[in-house]
Amino acid sequence: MQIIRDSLLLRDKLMKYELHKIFEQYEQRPFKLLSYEAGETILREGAEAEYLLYLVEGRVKATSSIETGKSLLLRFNHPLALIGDLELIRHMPIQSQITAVTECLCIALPFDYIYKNEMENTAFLQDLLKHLSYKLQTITTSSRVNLLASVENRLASFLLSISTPGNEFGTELQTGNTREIADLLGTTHRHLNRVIHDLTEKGIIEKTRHTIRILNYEKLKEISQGLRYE
Amino acid sequence: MQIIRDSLLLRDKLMKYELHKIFEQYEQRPFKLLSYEAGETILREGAEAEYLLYLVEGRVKATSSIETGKSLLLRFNHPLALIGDLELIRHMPIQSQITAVTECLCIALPFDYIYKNEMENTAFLQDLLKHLSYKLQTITTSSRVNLLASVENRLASFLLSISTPGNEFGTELQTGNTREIADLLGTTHRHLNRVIHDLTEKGIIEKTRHTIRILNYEKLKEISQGLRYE
DNA sequence: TAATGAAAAGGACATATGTCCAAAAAGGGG
DNA sequence: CCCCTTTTTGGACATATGTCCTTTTCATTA
Repeated sequence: MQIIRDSLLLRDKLMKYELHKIFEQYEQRPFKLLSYEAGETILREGAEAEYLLYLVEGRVKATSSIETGKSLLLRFNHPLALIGDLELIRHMPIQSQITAVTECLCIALPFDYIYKNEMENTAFLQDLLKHLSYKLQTITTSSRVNLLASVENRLASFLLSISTPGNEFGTELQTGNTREIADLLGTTHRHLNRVIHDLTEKGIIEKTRHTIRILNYEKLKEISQGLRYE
Repeated sequence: MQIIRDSLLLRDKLMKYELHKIFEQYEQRPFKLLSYEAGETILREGAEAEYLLYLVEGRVKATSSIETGKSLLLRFNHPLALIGDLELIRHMPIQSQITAVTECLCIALPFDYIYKNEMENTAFLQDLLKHLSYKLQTITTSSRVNLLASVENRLASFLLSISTPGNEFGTELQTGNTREIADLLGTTHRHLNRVIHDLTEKGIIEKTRHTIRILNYEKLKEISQGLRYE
């Protein structure tokens, strides 16, 4: 994590996402601009959160661990997303581990400061409500779908989620090792292997050691059945 | 649904759940006290919500339909729960069908009124935030567990959820028909039947035509693996 | 280049769950 | 009381997924 001291960039981002409407006289607030490299942990599950983060650039994934070594994928987040909102309101340790998938930029505001100065800011509270209710709605949908979705459905959705919109077709996706994917999807590497094999046979994807290439984007979309990790 | 014109009871409930701290001079607000019979639909999925409801007595279940005739159980709610909060914030049709499980009492406040008069009430907004974040947290947990829980786990949890705390032991649970339970749990009646058969063989439950009796509460708890529908 | 260890692939078999269907049981109305 | 419908129960078999291993592939380094 690196602190970016660039008040021009900060201002830009605040404007772009209309945060200046929520925080009047934003110059007076202790905002910090933080950057994270791809793969870096932004919030560690179980730790205490200290900042509310507005994700303004990049993509993060939220995971949650179940047993030693296993971490389940909850969702991907894109700008403008709020990180740490639940912890801010519920005063509890970090519930889901947040990891940068690509290089990320966040605007941070300390919890302390918020408790002291923003809890009467109705624009801020209303904005929080919007974010929380959006999350609630999407996770309700995905919880429902999760119950009925097969590993094939989930893998398809996962691949679509990590593909870059715009050049999905034939994109090489860096996938790390298959065990990790299996954990994220809540299955075993053995079974994931079977499913990957099937999709490869059907000509929908192509797998090399560390990458997966999507060959048939439409078909994959169909298989994902509307389940989205983002 | 019946409107209860009993300002004393209304006052009682407002005090009991400390809503008078959120709504100062509560006497001046257009609160309505509504009662619903067991089994009655409180919010119909897809319709427009008009009131924010505070559940102050009884128990409700939230379900969501997937295909014609199938409705999946999302959760049970107890007082003090908020109904319609997501719809209030997101301005959308009702997302999950709410049905009274037992006789229920709700305090209702019209959306119109809220939009005009309460969106600057920080106590109200903060309370909404607490409720929403609580829901978000619990559904995140259950979404995670859902992915990994077997039908046996879910049935156990379901039975515990509908048993009345206090006299769980040997309680007869009115269960309606098995197909409905199967739908709620997201499985088939054939498989549910198998699972019920197993649990009966193990002496954990006892089933007659319309009721299920819990014989071994502890064992059932163990099987439910911490998955809770409430 | 050969040795070695990690990750991937996959065989064999078990369990969980779904599909399709038929038989049995329970109610309900004539 | 009997016929008819609905619900329950469960057989037979298929598919999805998990478990346990062994083999294969790949990368790395001695």
